Amino acid sequence: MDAKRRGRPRNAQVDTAILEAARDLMVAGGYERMTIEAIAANARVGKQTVYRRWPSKAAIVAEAVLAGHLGIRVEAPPQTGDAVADLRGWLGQFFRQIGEPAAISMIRGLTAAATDGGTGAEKLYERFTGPSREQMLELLRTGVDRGQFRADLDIGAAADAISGTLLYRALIPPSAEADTDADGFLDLLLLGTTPRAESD
Amino acid sequence: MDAKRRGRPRNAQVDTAILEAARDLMVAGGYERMTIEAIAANARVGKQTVYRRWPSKAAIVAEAVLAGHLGIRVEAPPQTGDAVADLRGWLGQFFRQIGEPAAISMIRGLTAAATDGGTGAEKLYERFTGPSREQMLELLRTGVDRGQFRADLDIGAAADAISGTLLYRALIPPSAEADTDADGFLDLLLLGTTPRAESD
Amino acid sequence: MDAKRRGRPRNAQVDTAILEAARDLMVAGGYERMTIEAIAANARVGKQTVYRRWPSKAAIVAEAVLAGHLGIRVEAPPQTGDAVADLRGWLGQFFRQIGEPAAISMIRGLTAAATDGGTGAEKLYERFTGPSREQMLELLRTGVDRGQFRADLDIGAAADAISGTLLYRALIPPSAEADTDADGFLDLLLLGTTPRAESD
Amino acid sequence: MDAKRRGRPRNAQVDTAILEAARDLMVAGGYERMTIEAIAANARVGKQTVYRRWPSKAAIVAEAVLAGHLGIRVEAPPQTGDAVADLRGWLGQFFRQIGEPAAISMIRGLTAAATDGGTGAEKLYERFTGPSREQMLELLRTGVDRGQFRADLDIGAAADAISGTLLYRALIPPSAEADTDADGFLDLLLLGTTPRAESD
DNA sequence: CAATAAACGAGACGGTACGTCTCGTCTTGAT
DNA sequence: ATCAAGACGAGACGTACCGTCTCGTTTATTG
Repeated sequence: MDAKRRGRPRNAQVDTAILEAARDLMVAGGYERMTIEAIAANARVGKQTVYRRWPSKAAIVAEAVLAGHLGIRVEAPPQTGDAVADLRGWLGQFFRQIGEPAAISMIRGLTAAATDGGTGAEKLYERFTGPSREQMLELLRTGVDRGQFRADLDIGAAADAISGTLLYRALIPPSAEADTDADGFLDLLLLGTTPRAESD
Repeated sequence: MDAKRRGRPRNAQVDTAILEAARDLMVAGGYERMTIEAIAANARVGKQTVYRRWPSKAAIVAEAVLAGHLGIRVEAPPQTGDAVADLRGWLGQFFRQIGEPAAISMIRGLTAAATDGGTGAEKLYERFTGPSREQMLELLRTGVDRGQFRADLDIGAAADAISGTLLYRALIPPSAEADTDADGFLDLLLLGTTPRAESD
Repeated sequence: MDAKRRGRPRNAQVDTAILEAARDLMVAGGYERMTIEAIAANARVGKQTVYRRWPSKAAIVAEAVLAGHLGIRVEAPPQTGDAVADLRGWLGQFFRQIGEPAAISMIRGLTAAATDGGTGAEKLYERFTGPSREQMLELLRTGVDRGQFRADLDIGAAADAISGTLLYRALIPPSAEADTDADGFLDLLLLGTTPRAESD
Repeated sequence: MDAKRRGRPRNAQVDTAILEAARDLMVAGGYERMTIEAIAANARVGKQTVYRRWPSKAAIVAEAVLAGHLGIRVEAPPQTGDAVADLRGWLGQFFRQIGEPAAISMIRGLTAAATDGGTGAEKLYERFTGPSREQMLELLRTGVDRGQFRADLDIGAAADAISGTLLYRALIPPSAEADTDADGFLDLLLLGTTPRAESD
């Protein structure tokens, strides 16, 4: 079966060097300004060595994020049993990261990579957004099961709203007066916009 | 004072030709693959003529959107007095447009333009996202005033959640099983995730 | 007719700069070591500007030779009426040039260009070797007409022998003990190898 | 002394495979277009295996010629005692070979190898051109000794003229109307260009 | 027989150069 | 002053080879 790989084996340190070079350039100048030429040079690696591993800039960025080289850390939600508390903790984690420039560059880069045409978007969704979404759905499902969330809650819609809001907050320029914090969004998410009988 | 402009006057048809060429290329290949060189060639226009009008690809895209050449139409919310109905109508309008490929290309292009570094992001926010947000805030404020929405509603957070969710829905690839529709999102937005006393 | 060329006209100084850069690099390192990248850099010119003018290294070398930038000067034979004297003068001129390093590099470069495959060889022959051969044939024809050369002389064969010998002398490495000088070759050419009745 | 070489011995079939691959590529695309990478691939051999045997493309070509894999066969001149007949036979042999495409490729390749800079030229001259020249000189010397050639003949010049003319005939493109045949050149060589007393 | 050692096919590696594409600017003649 | 055209310096693109360096395997000789 799986015939033994022939030829000189790849050097794993080279992968790391490339991803770290990509991270540095991404943080320094953003996705657009980052070139594969510069990545190779900074990693002290031949260009071919980069192309041998990843087919495009978008793929490198995706890998850099998933390998944790690029700032953001998506921890699985705590799963304490209290879905509301777990959600609060998770959202707080995200909002805190969104405040850091490195994480911002990363998210913008990912978004640029996802929107730069080609089939990159699907790959990125599968590897990055998809899993996050699954974790969110799981958390929401738990909440519904335990009665903390409405039984007729559209958990897909809720997951989209969470992902979308976080993305939006990361993308808008800092100059824009968008003062949403984790608590404001959590409050909206939990209670909705309409008045409640007992909340008056 | 304002001395009559001398020399050959600009040809307004040229503006149109450029924006239409940009639209075609955007729809055909996306923001990344669209080049200023190709825009000029397709519009049968010199490159200088493009640069004389807009400083960057991002600016052309923004103009194309605002001039209505690129699919999406952001009508002001109806303002019937019933904020919930207005919101439903507005969201429905957006979700319907998100189903059309041309509108998708446009939103992706705008997002790419906003994330491609430089100072383009602020400009785009000011010209495109900002005004939309203002309309949303106005609608929400009306709802609060009329008692349809909670008095302590964080309308900034709500506006962000709406913008973000719509953006997210436009960006994720069609292959992803994202089944949110306008009603699902509206339901979440109005009622929140937690159970209500009277809804039991 | 020949409609006026539109757009910015080509800058003739750029042609010169490129050819001079090519000459310098050719003399410095030979045809193989000369790269188009280096030519462009030394001429302080974009690569595209080079490619806009010539399709290949071989073409640049050919042009450099013909434009007189590359050492060798092929003067038309004197045509004094005395074909033997003219031939002696012409051969002497060549043998003298072959002694100079710059001319050697040039001839080797031309030969490399001619042998590097593609259609370059025909072009080079047409523009460089062919005209020289015509001049030689003319000189020989004159000699035959005036009775200085045999009436049944195969002037094509003689022209080939002259060109070939000169080429060979230029190509063989200096270390090789090839001591032919202009007089030795001229003597052979005029008298042949076999003894003559009156020459004893 | 010369201790028996340890380790796995070299496989002589590999040498052959490499030289044959080189020949095929040379004939197919010429010296410039032939790459060591392709030679190794066509010979189904690792690149290192090629480099273990020859230091450069020029060396491979030289070996291919000398090993007889590349078309041309330089037989020693017949030495019948009649120098003129021997010379005629030898030239005829060369001119016949020059008509064959494989021999042409070979000569062009050798010339390219000799002119491609480096120290390859001397090596090639020593191994290929030098010996041929020696054979020619021997033949000419015999002719002088037997009185068939002039006593004051510059045999070095004659050898150069012969080599040069043959080389030139091989290098010029087939399109060029070079109609020299062995007889025309032999006639020129033997009799020279000037009229003879008894030939009038 | 086991150890040693070179050769072998394969292919990764850091580089250089290729020829093409796009950028944003500049320069022409013609409106 | 604007227009279409297109040259210009710059530099990134993705590919092809260079010559070197590992790998695991094979095939001899040596101990």
